[in-house]
Amino acid sequence: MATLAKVYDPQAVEEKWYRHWTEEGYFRAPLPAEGQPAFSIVMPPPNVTGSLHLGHALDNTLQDILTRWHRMRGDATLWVPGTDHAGIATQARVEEELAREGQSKYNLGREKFLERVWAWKHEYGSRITRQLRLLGTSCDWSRERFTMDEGCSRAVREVFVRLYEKGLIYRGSYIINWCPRCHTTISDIEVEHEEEAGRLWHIRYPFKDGSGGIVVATTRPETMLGDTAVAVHPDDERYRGLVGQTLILPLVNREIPLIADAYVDPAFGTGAVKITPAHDPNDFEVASRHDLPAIAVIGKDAVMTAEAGPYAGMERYACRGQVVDDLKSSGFLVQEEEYSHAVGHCYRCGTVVEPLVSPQWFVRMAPLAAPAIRAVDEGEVRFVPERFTRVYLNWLENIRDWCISRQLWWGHRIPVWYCQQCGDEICSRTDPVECPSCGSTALEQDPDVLDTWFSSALWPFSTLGWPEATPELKAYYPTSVLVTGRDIIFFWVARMLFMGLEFMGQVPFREVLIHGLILDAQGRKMSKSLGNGVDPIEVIEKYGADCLRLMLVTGNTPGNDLRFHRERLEGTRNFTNKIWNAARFALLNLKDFTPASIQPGDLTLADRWIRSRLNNLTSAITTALATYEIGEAARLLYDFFWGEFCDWYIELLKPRLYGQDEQARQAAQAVLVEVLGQSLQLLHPFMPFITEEIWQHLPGQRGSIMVSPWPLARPERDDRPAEAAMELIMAVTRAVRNLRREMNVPPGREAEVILVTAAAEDRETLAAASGYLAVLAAASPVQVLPSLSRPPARAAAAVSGGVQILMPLAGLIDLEKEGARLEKELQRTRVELARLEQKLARAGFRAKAPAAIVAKEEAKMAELKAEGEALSQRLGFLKG
RNA sequence: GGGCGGUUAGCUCAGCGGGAGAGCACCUGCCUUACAAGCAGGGGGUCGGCAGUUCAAACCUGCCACUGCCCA
Repeated sequence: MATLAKVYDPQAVEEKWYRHWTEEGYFRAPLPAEGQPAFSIVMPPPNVTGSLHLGHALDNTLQDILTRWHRMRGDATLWVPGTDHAGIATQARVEEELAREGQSKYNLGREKFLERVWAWKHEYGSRITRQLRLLGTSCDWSRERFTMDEGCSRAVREVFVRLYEKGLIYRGSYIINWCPRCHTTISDIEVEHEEEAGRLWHIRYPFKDGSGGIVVATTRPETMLGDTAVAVHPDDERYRGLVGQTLILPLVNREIPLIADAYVDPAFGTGAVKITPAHDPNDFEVASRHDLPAIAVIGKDAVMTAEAGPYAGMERYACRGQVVDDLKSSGFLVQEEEYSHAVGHCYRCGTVVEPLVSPQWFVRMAPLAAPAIRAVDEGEVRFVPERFTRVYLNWLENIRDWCISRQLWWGHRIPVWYCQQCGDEICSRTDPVECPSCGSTALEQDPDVLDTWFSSALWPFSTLGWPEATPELKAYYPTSVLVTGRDIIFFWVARMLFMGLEFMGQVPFREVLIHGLILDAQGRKMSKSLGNGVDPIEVIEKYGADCLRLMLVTGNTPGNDLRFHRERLEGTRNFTNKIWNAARFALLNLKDFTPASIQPGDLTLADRWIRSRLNNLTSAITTALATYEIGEAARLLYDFFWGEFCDWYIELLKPRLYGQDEQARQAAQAVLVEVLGQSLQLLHPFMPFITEEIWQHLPGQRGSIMVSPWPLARPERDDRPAEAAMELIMAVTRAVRNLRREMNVPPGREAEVILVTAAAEDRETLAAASGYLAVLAAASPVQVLPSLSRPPARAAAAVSGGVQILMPLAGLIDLEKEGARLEKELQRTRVELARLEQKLARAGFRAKAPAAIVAKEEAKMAELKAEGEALSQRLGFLKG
C-alpha cells in the first residue's frame, strides 16, 4: 500500500482513471437483463466545432452524477453522447476562414464548400468531446452520434417525408425573418428582441380628393414605400364613415384604401396604422385578411429594391433618412418624437432582422403541438422545477408554424425535387432519378437545408437507431430524464416532445431537469463579446475536474442561475484536499489491517454514532438524488465528511489506533475502512476521480468504485441513543473549549473539569466519555457529579445541554470578569426563556399545535430554566 | 403590456410553516505526528416593505418597491 502525497494532485490521477474506465468498458451500456430497470439520458449535443464552456460543464456534470448514480444502483444505464452540426454557426466560421484566404463559398461552389466544412468538422470535431472526457463524463462513447451522420440523416429524411405526406410540411410564400448578414431565414425564436431608443414619425396620408387625410405613426418610415393600405379599428368613432375611402401614399403617389381591422389598437397614436404587408408580420396577416397586395421594397441585402422607385439601391437606413427629409420638405411629416421600441436582432450575429416575404418550408404546428401540450398537461412529462411547465405550455399554446428552411449549404438538404419539365414537386426517401408524373430526368433539388433544430428534435430516437426498430430503442426509449438549460426549452425540449410523440407515439423523456445559466461574478451572461467567459479546461488543469464539478453543483438549486466566483473553487479544492488527507490518515493507520467483520461488542459509542450518521446520510443522499436536489446532496456530503467524520470521528479514533489494545485497534480500523469506503461511494457520482484513486488504495476493495453497488440505508443502523449521547458529549466539549479559550488556557495544557447534572443517564454517558473529553478538549481529570456541595470558588463556569461545567483555574480567574461573563450568559438564557414562555402561554398553542411540538418546547423550557438556575446559583456563589 | 424568478450575515448563496444556516471575508489563539488548502474559539442578520391567513410566518396569500430573465 503506497503512502499518499501530502497534497492531492488531480493531474496525476484523472487521466489514468478515465483511461482505465474506458478500457474496462464501464461506460458501455448493456441491454437490460430481464427485470432490470433501465436508465437512459441523451446528451444535449454541443456544437461539433465548438469548445466546452461552463454551461456545458454544468449540464454534463449533472448528467454524469445521475448516470453514475444509476449505474451504481445496478440499473442498465445508457448515456448517449454526441454533437450537433450547428448549421449557421459552423458555416459562418468556415466562411470567415475562406474570407481570410480571399475566397468565398460562391467561387468555391456548393460541393467544394461542403468538403471544406467537413474538413473543418474533422479537424475540430473531436475537441469538445475530448474536453468532455476531461470532465469525467461517463457516457457511452461507443454510441457517439453526430446530427449529420448516416443514421441521423436517415431519420431526418424519414421524418421529413412522413410529415410531408401527412400534409404537415408545406411550402409557401409567407413573411419570415431574414438576416441580411447571414443571408438566411431564421425562425421566430431565433430573433432576439431588444428595447432600443428610436423615433416615432407621424405622417399624414391625404385623401384622394385632396381633403385632410389620416395621420399614421411609424418607427420605420422607409417601409411606407411598400404600404398598400391604412387600417383603423372597426369600432373607432373617429374614423366612422371614412373606412373605404382612398388615400394617396405620399412620395410615391400610390392610391391605397383605408380599411378596418380589429388588429389595430385604437389607443396607440392616432389609432391609424400604415400597412406594409411585405415588411411586417402583423401587416402581412392583415393584408391576407383583406386581400391586399404585398410590395417588397427592401431586398435581401437590406437595400431598397426597384419597387422603391427613386430610392432604389439605397441602404435601408440611408433610405429612412432620405424618406424623412422628403416627407419634411413636402409637408407630410406631422411630428417626430423620441420613442423606445423593441427591435429584432439575429441571435447569431446581432444584425437587425428584416421581415421579408419569401417562399419557404414550414411545419404545420397546430396538429403537432396539441399532443405535446396534452402530454405535459397530463403529467406524462414532468418539469423540474415545476414552474417551467407554464413556460413550455404558454409557448406551445401560442405556437406559429415553424419555418424550417435555411438558405445555407451546411445541413440536411431538403429532400424535395422540382421537375424542370412539368413543374412537379417530388418529396422522396431516396433521391429520385426521374419525374413520376412526366418521366423527365430534369430534376432539381431544393437548394435549401433544414433548420439545425429539426435534426436535434429527433435526437432521443434517431440516436437509438430509429427508424429501425432496434433493441436499444425498445430498451431505452423513452429516456429517463433530459437535463438542459432553461434557455432552450423552446428550441429543443418542446420540439423533441412533439416529434417524439408523432413518430414514437411516446414522450421522449419522462422528466426534464432544467438548470440555470452560469453568469460571471457580476451576474452578467458570459459572452465572447464581453470577454468574460471562463474556460473550464483551464479550471480543470488548475484545480481538477472534481473541484469544478463540485463547485458547479453546490449551492445551486434547479432552474436558478449561478454566478461564477473563483474563490468558490478554492473552497471545493480545500474539500478535495480534506478528503485526500482523511484518506492519508486512514491509510497510515491501516498498514497492518486485515479485513474482518465488525463485532457489535467491539463498537464504541463513537462507532455507533458515525455509523448511524452515515446511515442517515445514505438515505438522505439517495432521496435527494431521486428528487434532483443535487446541490442539497452535495451539501450534505460536505457537511458529513468534514463536519462529522473528520472533525469528530477521526479525532476520537486516534487513541484507539495509536493505543496498545489490539482488539480495539482492529475494530477501529474496520469501522474506519467501512465509513470511509461508504463515504467515497456516496461521493463518487460527484467527484469520480479522487474517490476512485482513494478507493483503489483501500484494503479489501476489489474493482472500480464506479461499478461498486450503491450503499443502501439500513434501518437497524439507526442508533438514536448513540446520536443523543454524542450530541451531549459534543455540546459539553464545545462548552469546555469555549471556557478554555475565554480563560486563555494554553491549548496544550490539560484542565480539570467538573460536570454536574441531575440526570443519571447523562452522568453515565459523560462518565463513560471522559476519554473523549480528554482527546477533544484536553479535559483531565473529569469528574461527573449529581450535585456539588462545595463548589470551587476559583473556577470558570458554563452550562450546556443541561450540564453545568466547572473548570477550576486557581490562578487564572478574575472574579469580576467571570461574574460579568456569567451575567451575560444568564441574560441570554433569560431572553430565550421569555420567548418560550410567551409561546407556551399563547392562547391556542397547547390546544392546536401538534403534541410533539408542545412537548419539545416544554423540554426546551425546562432545560433553559435549569441552565438559568445553575447560572444564577453560580453567580450568587461568586458574589457571596 | 403579459409571464416567471430574485431580494436572508460585508460577499456568494442554501433553507421555504414550529430553535436564523453554510462557504468566503473578518477578529483571537494554535505549525496538536491526516490536512496551515489546516485546527479551535468568536463577532456579525427588524430573512426588501406593508397588510392578511395561522396557536405559530424568512417560509403560505395579497399589494408595493427594487432587480433580473422570458414572451409580445
